[in-house]
Parts: sequence; C-alpha cells; structure tokens
Amino acid sequence: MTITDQSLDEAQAKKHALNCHRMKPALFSVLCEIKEKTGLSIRSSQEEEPVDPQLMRLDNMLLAEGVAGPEKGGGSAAAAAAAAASGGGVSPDNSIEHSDYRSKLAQIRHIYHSELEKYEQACNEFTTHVMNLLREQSRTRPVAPKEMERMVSIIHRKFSAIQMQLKQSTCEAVMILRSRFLDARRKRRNFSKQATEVLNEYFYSHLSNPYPSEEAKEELAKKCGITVSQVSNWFGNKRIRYKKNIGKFQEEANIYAVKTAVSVAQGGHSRTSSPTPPSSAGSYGDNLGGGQIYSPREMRANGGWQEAVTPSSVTSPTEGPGSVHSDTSN
DNA sequence: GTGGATGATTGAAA
DNA sequence: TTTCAATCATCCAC
Repeated sequence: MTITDQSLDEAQAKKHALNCHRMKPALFSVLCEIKEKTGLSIRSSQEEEPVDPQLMRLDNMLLAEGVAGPEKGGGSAAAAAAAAASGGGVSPDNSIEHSDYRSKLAQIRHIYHSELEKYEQACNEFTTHVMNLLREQSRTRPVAPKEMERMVSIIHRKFSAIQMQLKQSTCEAVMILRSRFLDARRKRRNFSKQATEVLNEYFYSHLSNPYPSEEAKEELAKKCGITVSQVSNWFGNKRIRYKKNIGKFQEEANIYAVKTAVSVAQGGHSRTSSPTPPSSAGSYGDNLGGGQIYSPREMRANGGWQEAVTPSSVTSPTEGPGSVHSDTSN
C-alpha cells in the first residue's frame, strides 16, 4: 500500500471533520476521564528512582581522573598521583611520559565532552520533537500533562543509559591509559654509558670491598643521574654477577684497572672516588695502587666479600678466572 | 626472532 | 635495614 498525496489529503479532511463533529467535546471528556484513571496506575509504578550507584561510581571516577568536571591545569589527580608514585625516580624521560599521559588524557576528555554534548543535544531535539507530536495529538486525543512528563522522563532515561555507556567506555579508556602509563614507567632503561663507567670504576677500584657507604651511594647517584636505590641495585647485581662469573669480568676489571692506574700516574682525579673511603682494609684504590692489574684472587673461595679483609693474602685454589658459573637468570 | 646483558623485584637471611 | 640469590622483564646486538 502506498501513501499518495491524495490519500494524505483525504486523511487530513477526515481529521478535520472529526474535530468539528458536534459529539467531539463529549467524547473527548469521556476519553479524558478514562485516561486519568489509567494514568494514575501508570504513575504509581513510575515513582522516582534512586540514583544509580553504578552511575555514581562512574561519575566519581571520571571526576577523580580529571575527565569530568573542571580541568585541573592540564593535569589530572591521577597523573599527579602517578607521578608521586614514581617515588622520585629520576628517570630522565619521566617528564616526557608524564606529558604524554596528560595529552592522551586530554584527548579522552575532549572526546568524552564532545560526545556528551552531542547526546544532550540529540536528547533535547528528540524531546522537543516528541512534545510537538504530543501537542499535535492532543487536538485529537486526550494527552494529560502528566503523560507528557512521563514521556519526557522516559526519553531522558533512555538517553542517560546511552550516557552511562559513554561514561563506562571513557572509564575503560582511562584505565587502559593509566595501566599503559604505569607500565611505561616500569620499563627498564639501560643506564648511560657514562653512568655505567662511573659505577664500574668505583666497583673495580673498591673490589676488595665493593660496598659503597650511604654517602658514596648518594655521590654516585648524583654523578650518574640515577637514584640511590638504583645505585644499590646496580651494586647488588654487579656483586652477584661478578661473583658468579669472575672469568667473564676479568677483562673488564683489567680495563678499569689500567684506566685508574693511568689516571693515578697522571695525578689526575678522573676516577670516581668515594667521598668516604671504604671502612675495610680495601681502601680507596686498594688493589690498584702501583698500576697493578687486578687479580680476581682477591675474593674468598666462598665467594664472600665480607670476610675478605686482606685481599692480597687471600687466595682461592678453587675459585678464579677459570671457575665459571652461569647466571641462571637467563 | 633469538640470546645475552642488564635493571628491577622479591623473599630469605643476617 | 641491607645484602644475597633467584627470577622477571626489557633492551639490544646479531
């Protein structure tokens, strides 16, 4: 069946005839009465609903993340918290990652607000449209104001369900971004060549007691542009790996021994010196004094440094350059 | 893609 | 708390 101009004209004519019918007012009032009675039952079942706790959670999270609500100077509480959580780590590209995080968050924020605006606009347009329709219909059938209100609230509910989905996906996006950002911060970065050199110089010049004091660690950290705990980690790793595979490190030890010896001979101070000399017999440059090439026999056979008070007197018949243990880590 | 190197983390021991 | 030892996760040269 097709709608033609003629059929539309006919329908309009019939509508007009009905509106002008002498029985129309009476019929209309009867319909109003019935409507009022049924409307009551509908209204009673459409009591005001409490605020959805899930929606509240989403709203709170979006606010906390800085997506909803006023912009906090280009940053978010989460970003600030994440930056604080880095524990003062002196990752040189931390700030880059941080600004990257903020720009991504700003993107999410922008998308969220533009979508939200679009939904609100669409909701208003649709509500106006429905209201106009109902007003139009009210000329031919009874449409109580309450019914109009109910229709508006239905529309709003539908749109807020859509908004909730938007909020949900925005929250997901923020969570993904956050986890990526945190992962990125945890990414391992090799220390700079210069930093490794400084640490190695200290390590090999204090081979009989490679345990830098707190002050020495701070000094090394400052020189290398890393944190004290990174220095501790480095020395921890170095000690254990050196001990496990002395042979492998001998060449490196010799290189640093020569380096240090040369700088000593030149009377220079290029070597990373400890601000506080080591407490044990292994004093500053202890094994390198006369440009002597390092001998790995300074370590105890048991692999411990703690007891190696007089390195040169301690020899190991079992451990030495030839004794190779592999780092089981790999 | 692979394997070694290396920084970080974790749990136990001192 | 610090260190050791094992392990994880990532980087990087090949």
